[in-house]
Amino acid sequence: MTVSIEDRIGQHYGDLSDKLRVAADYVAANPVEIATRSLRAVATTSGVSPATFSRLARALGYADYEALRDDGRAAVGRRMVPFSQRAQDLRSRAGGHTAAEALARHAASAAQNVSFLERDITPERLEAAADTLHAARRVLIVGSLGSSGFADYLGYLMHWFRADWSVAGRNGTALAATLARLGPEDAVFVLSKSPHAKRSVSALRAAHARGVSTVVITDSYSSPTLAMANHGFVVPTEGPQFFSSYAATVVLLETLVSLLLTRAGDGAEAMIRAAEDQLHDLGETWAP
Amino acid sequence: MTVSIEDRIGQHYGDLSDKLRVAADYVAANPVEIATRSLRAVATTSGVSPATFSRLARALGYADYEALRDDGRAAVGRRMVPFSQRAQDLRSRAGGHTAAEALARHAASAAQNVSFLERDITPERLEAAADTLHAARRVLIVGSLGSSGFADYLGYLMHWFRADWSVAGRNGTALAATLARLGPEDAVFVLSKSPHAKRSVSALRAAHARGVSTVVITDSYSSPTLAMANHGFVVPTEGPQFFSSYAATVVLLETLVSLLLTRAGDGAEAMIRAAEDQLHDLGETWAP
DNA sequence: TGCGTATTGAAACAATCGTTTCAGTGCTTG
DNA sequence: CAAGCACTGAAACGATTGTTTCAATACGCA
Repeated sequence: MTVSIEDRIGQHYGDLSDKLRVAADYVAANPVEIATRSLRAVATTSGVSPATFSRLARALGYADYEALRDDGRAAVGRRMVPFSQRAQDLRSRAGGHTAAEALARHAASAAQNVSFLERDITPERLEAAADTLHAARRVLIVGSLGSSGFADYLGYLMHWFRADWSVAGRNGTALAATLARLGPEDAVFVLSKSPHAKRSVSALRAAHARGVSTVVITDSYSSPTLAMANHGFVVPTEGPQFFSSYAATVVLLETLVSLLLTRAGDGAEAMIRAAEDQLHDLGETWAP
Repeated sequence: MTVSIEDRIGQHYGDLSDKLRVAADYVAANPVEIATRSLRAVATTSGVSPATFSRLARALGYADYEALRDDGRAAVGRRMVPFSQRAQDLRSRAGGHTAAEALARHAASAAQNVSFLERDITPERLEAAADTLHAARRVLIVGSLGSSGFADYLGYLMHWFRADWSVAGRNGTALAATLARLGPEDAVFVLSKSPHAKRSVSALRAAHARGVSTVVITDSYSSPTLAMANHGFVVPTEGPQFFSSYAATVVLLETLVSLLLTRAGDGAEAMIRAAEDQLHDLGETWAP
C-alpha cells in the first residue's frame, strides 16, 4: 500500500514546528503545485523560506525534498491515468467476437471517447468557434470519404434555422465555384479524419488563403488540417475497429448546433416549427 | 483564450523536423511527465537530446521551455479538479448556455444513451441481424432526412470489404428501380427516426412485401417501421436538444460493421488494405 | 560529384536549483 | 538575570538545470 504525502503529514503533524506546519498545510492544499513547481517557487508563493521546505521533507521521513516530490508526481499521475488504464481494459477484452462482446466493447470505447471529448475540448474555444460560425454570412460544410455523411448531418441540422449554410458538393455543385465566392465574412467548416481526402485539405487551404474563417474537426494532433484552422478541434476516435469511430464527433457536432441555436435567438424556434409544418404539408413525412 | 500544448503541436506539426516530431509526440503522449519532471529527465527517458526539447518549445511558438511547461502545469491543474466537484458545478448551473455547460450536458446525455443501448439491445437479435446481412446477396441501405448522412456512413464503411452494399438514391439512381430488382435473397437496411420520411417507410413496405429481409434502426417502439422489420432495433435518442441524438446510433452501426467484418473472414482485411492502397494511388488522399 | 542547407547531439555556459551553514531571534529553564 | 535551547531565514555551496554554441552528419540540388 502506498503512503501518500498527506498520510505522512498527518502522521507527523504533531511534531512539526510552526513554520513547518505552515509549509505542510501548503503542501497538503496544493499537491499539483508541489509536483510541478520548483522548491524555490513554492517557497516564494507560500511565503515560507526555501530552507523550511527542505527541512519539511526530512521531517516527514523523506530522504530528500525530491523524494517528497516523487510522491506528489505519483499521486498526480495516478489521478490522470484513467486513460491508459481503461484503454488497457478495452484491449484486454478485445478477443471475443460474439455480439454481446462486440457491443460491450464498442459501447465502452464510445463512452470513453465521449468523456475524453468533454475533458479535452476547451470550452472557450468551442464558444469562439460558435461565435465565428454565428457571425458568418455564409458557411460551407466540407467533408469527404467517411466524413461526408456527417457533413450532411450537420447541414441537415443547421438548415432548420439557418438558410445560409450549405454542404459542399451537394446537388452537383462544383466545390471550386462555391469556394471562389467566399470571402472573409464567410466561414468554412471542415470535417476530416485520417485518411484525409485531398479534396477536403485543398478546399481548406484555398479557404484559408482567401481569408475565410475556418473551423476544423479532425482526429489527430498531427493532422495536416490544423495548421490552417482558425478553430481546430481534435476528437478522440480510438475504437476496437479498423475505422475511426465517429461517436464523439457526433456529440461535438450536436453540441455545436445547440450553441448555434441559442445564438440564433427566439426566432429560431418558430423557424423550426414552420419548417416542420411545411415538411409535413409537402407530404414528405409519414403520418399515422 | 487558452491554447493548449496539444493545440500548438497540431498547429506546427507539419513544420517539425524528424526529431522535433518525436519530441512533440512524446510531449503529447506524456503531459504529466512534462509538467512534472525536468527537461533533462524527460530527454533521458524519451531518448531525445535535451537540446531538441529546448528547440521544440521555440518551434511551437513558446518563448521558453519554461513557457511550454507552464501550459502543461495549467492543463494538469485543470484536469486534477475532482470530477464530482466539476459535475456538481455544472449541475447547479444547469440550463445555462455556456459552451462548458452545453458540452457537459450533451456528453452526459450521449454517454447515457450509449449505456442504455448496451443494456437494451439483445445480443442474440444483433447476431441474427448480422447473420442475415452477411448472408444477403445484395444489401440496400435506406435513409432520409436526418438519417441520410448515417446511411452514407454505413455504406462508406461497408464498401471497404463488401461490394454488394449500396446506398439508396445515390448517383441519381431511382429508389423504385433498385427496389424492384431485390428479392428474398437480398436485404434492406432502413434507418428512420421521427419525423419519418415517407420515402423510407414506403421503401421498407415495398421491400417487406416482396419478401426482402429487412433490418431497421429507429428511435421509438411506436415507430411505424417496426411492424415491417425482420430485425428491428430501437435506439435511445433522448437529448437536450430539439433534434434526436445520433450518438448511440453511430455506436450501433459501428458495432454491426465490426460483426460483419468478423463474418467476412480473413479475406476482408486484405481487401481493406487493397482498397486503401488504391485510394491512395488515385491521389484522393492527402499524403504528407 | 560537389556545394549549400538543414538537422542533430556533445559540450560549454550562465542561471537556477536544493541543501547546508551560520548568525540571529525568541523562549524556556535554572 | 543569564544560559541553554530550538527555530528560523539569509547567504553560500555544489549540483543540476535549460540554453547555446559548434562540429559532424545527412540531404537536396545543380
